[in-house]
Amino acid sequence: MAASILELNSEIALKADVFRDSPRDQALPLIRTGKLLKIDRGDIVFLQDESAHSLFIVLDGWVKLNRVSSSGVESVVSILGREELLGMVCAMTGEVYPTNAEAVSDLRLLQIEADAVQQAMRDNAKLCHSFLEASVRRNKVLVKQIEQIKSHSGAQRIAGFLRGLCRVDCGSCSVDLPFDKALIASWLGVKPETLSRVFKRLQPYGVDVSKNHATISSVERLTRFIEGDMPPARRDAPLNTQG
Amino acid sequence: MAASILELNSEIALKADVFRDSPRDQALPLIRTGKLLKIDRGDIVFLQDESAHSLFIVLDGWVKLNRVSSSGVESVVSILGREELLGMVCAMTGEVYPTNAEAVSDLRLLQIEADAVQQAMRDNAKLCHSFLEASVRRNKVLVKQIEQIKSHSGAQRIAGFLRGLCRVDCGSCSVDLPFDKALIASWLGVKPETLSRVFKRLQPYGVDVSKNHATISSVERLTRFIEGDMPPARRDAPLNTQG
DNA sequence: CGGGCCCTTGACGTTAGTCAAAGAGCGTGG
DNA sequence: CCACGCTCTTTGACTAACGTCAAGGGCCCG
Repeated sequence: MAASILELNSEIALKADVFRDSPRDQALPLIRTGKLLKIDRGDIVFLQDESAHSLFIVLDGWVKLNRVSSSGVESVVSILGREELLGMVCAMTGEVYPTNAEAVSDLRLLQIEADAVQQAMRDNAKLCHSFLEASVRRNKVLVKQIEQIKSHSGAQRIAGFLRGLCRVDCGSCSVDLPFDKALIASWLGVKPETLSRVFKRLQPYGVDVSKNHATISSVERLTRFIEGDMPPARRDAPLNTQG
Repeated sequence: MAASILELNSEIALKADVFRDSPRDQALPLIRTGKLLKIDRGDIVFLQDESAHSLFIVLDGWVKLNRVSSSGVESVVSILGREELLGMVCAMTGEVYPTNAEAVSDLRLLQIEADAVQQAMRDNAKLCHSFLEASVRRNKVLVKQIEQIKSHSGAQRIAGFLRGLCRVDCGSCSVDLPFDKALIASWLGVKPETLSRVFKRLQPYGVDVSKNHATISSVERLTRFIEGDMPPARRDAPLNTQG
């Protein structure tokens, strides 16, 4: 049963968040209006404040959403992978994109015109409701992220990121970092140097990161660290005692 | 033309964000199903993770939305005033509230049952679309807030808050702080002590805060500060030289 | 006048950013 | 196969930003 490329892509797209509660026969026609895009690492998908002409579904690869403040500082708002949506909600209502989107790996996207999205929503109240739900979910993610930044230290956020990669709640676990460390740092709102130092500080908690691979010997211990049981970083007792 | 209390409240509610693009005759019946609530300062409107039974519109006063992390640290996600909505999107889709809501002043709220909201949305595609748009707008506010926290220093955020209070883009301006300083600090993600010190550091930029009143002698100068033209805080040259 | 509350101030510690330099991996071309 | 340059990452020393703790100060209200 060799499905066509188009069908394969449609299947991936169907799994996306927005369509989670939409009947398949309503979502699929919309998805089929989409065009396949291949984008190279480093290329821009869209720019902040550009009018939202399309919605994109990530078929493969990673995209970062970032904003550049007036003083030129970049901050990464989120990083999206397979089955996730870009410009989701903006395209629905014909607004401008609130962020830039840049490919951080080679990328395959499904591009769906905003007009088609809006048309589908008008024709179909259920779809509109699904979009609303997706938007609400995204909202929650953002609220949580704000809480994260405000009430956790950099080290805690980094540990939280690692825990999020684990597919288990307890015991040990071994995972690949999904993208390079500079990007992880930027996402978590710290500098690469800090990320590197924190990884080292997590060693006594059973965390070992080398290259793009992390081993967590006890997810519970990591969780305890995140929840604030965190002895201050001691400079007077360096890890490397032979100096 | 002495309108009834109910009518007055409905008029306030109609100005709320969600109804901005809804025809009056669609929004008003929904609003009229609402009940008036009076809440004292310090009381809780709803709790984080509580199932979202109602949507609230602020008629008067201030509510803070906060989250408490597992380690007990509070972070204020936003502060809402007149004509703003609480639990907006959650109630639309029957989820749980992502935050606590606490009255930070005496408060008058209009409470609309989630069932009524959902019923209205089913009956009325246009209303559903309005909610979607409101949710998208809120999304953008959150994204901006994340950018703010990640790429601006505490001092810059505080200055930004002050500028936001000004009703003008240039020239001088005099405003009242809308709530007490501890709450402002918490909203901006800094400690009250830091807020206090930053206010002092802003004096050379023409900002003067005393009690709950602020005078900005030049909004442009303040803007320049926000955008990063910020000499480092000098400890060796205290403002108060007579010590 | 005394107590409580909110805010300010000072001294000090911790956290994270900056700058500079050195490693580590990796593809290319000789 | 190795040297080269490239990029990503790590490390160290230093600094700035912010939090913590503790002690006042002003203000309101009984």
